[in-house]
Amino acid sequence: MPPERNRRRIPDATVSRLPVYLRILGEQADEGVDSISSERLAELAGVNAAKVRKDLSYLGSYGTRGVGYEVGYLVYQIRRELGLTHDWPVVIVGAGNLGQALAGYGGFGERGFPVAGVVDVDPAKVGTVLGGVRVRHIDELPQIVQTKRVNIGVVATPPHAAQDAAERLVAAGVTSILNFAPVVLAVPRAIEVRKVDLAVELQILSYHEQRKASLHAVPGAGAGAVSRPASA
Amino acid sequence: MPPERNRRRIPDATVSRLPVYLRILGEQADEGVDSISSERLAELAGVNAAKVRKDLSYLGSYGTRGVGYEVGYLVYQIRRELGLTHDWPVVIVGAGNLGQALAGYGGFGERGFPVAGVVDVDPAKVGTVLGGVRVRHIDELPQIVQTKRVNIGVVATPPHAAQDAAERLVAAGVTSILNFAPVVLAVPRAIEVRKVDLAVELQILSYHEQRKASLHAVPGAGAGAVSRPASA
DNA sequence: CGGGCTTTGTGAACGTGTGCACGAATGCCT
DNA sequence: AGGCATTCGTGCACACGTTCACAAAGCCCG
Ligand SMILES: NC(=O)c1ccc[n+]([C@@H]2O[C@H](COP(=O)([O-])OP(=O)(O)OC[C@H]3O[C@@H](n4cnc5c(N)ncnc54)[C@H](O)[C@@H]3O)[C@@H](O)[C@H]2O)c1
Ligand SMILES: NC(=O)c1ccc[n+]([C@@H]2O[C@H](COP(=O)([O-])OP(=O)(O)OC[C@H]3O[C@@H](n4cnc5c(N)ncnc54)[C@H](O)[C@@H]3O)[C@@H](O)[C@H]2O)c1
Repeated sequence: MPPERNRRRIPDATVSRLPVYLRILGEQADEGVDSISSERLAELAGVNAAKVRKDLSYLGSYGTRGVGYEVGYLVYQIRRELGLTHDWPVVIVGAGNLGQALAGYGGFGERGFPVAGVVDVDPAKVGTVLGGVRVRHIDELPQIVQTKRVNIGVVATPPHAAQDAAERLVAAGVTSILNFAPVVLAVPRAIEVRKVDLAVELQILSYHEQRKASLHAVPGAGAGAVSRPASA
Repeated sequence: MPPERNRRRIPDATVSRLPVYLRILGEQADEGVDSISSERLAELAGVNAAKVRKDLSYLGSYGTRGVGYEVGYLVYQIRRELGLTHDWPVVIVGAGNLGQALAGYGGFGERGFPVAGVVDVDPAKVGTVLGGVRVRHIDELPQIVQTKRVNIGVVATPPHAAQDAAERLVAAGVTSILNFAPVVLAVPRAIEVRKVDLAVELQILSYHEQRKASLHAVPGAGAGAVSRPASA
């Protein structure tokens, strides 16, 4: 019997890939595949095979040499490690454009993240129904979080309200936040925050586009262009 | 004239932080701040001050020792490096739940990414108007990309259609893709792809929640059944 | 039953990213 | 003018992540 239980801490980079493997393995299982090699999984996930093996090795030695991994068992182990053995209800703060799209999207419930509630400050929004859930006033947040045992909150408010939304979530007892507002949230150290910022993604793409463009550009054209800070 | 013009390659990690600095600097400028230290910028961005300085040093030596950075000038330099000196029109494929939210969101146009078009296969969607843009049939994609000089495409179709959408985008001449479908896209090497997968984000949060829960759990409980994480 | 083929699991090398610590440059004050 | 306080820019060490390469472990077949 190994002395180490779950002392193993899984590297962040690996944690962020496990969901991808999980989805692929689920698809393979649906197609009747019950054994898969690291090579094949790597191909489907768009990564290096050695990386797949190393990632999976953090879960334990669940492969069979010369054969590969048993799909069903691997799915089980990854789900277990990611804490997906039970549902994690989420609460969405902000029933605007984005909040509505999220609430109306069935994909989360399917994957174990049912929408336990949607809240908003706008009285015009309160009472409307999104994806089968009635929008409630934000003052009811603590009650929703407590009764539905919510650990994960989603911030989908305008930027200026995001910090407030986060603080309310934390006060209500939420310990993980997914933030869609383009703002850096200040929260207690114990709270896990992940940010999804579409503008940032587009700007990163812009960087690469600009880079490609400047390779084709005239190599001589240079520093003459700008010297003074013009106002933006 | 310096022999190396833009030889400097900026590390990926830095590129992904520059947009954050840029937004903060813009806000500071709006508040009338015209000089900022790495310390302060770091605080606002939620990162280490040395990291800020190192990041900015890739752009050149634009700070003044003992003083800090001139906000307006820094904004200009970052915009320049990210290729934000002109607009990058984007085309959205898929006018569903998410595509509508994206098209209706004014934030992109403001930040230099105007929606040049939205396309869909569904005849029922074609002709409707989203955020001031009429939805067009996907067959018109090449024409839109060419006439509007679109380099960046957004995939907002269901998963099973995402690869097709990506291929059409590439065929039409797009060279960067922002993918919202939970699928690994296969594209030519030269095409830049960034993925936004909300389910992955939630699963990462789930991992951390599960981890917190298992710390409070009985330390002796071994490899038996899955211990049930009670409420927090 | 042994040899050969396949594929895992992992040590080691390499590359990338982070953060400290400190010299260097600059502005301000006396 | 000189000294002092501040803040940048960066060398360096360390941590983290990726990839290669290969022995070990298993299966299959003759
Ligand atoms: N819509 C998009 O496609 C999109 C894309 C990228 C980023 N975002 C970001 O997502 C966030 C939401 O975008 P949106 O388009 O849904 O905005 P929105 O204005 O449509 O909706 C925001 C909602 O939040 C509510 N709200 C305001 N203050 C609140 C508070 N203190 N507590 C609770 N609710 C509050 C408003 O009443 C409104 O219903 C914004 O930060 C935006 O920058 C949106
Ligand atoms: N809605 C959300 O909040 C949300 C959240 C996370 C992820 N996603 C992902 O974003 C994607 C879109 O989600 P959605 O909720 O908007 O789905 P949706 O079903 O509402 O919309 C998809 C749209 O794509 C169109 N379409 C289908 N095949 C197409 C093709 N080959 N070419 C062009 N258009 C095509 C459909 O006609 C439809 O209008 C999905 O992959 C989903 O998993 C959505």
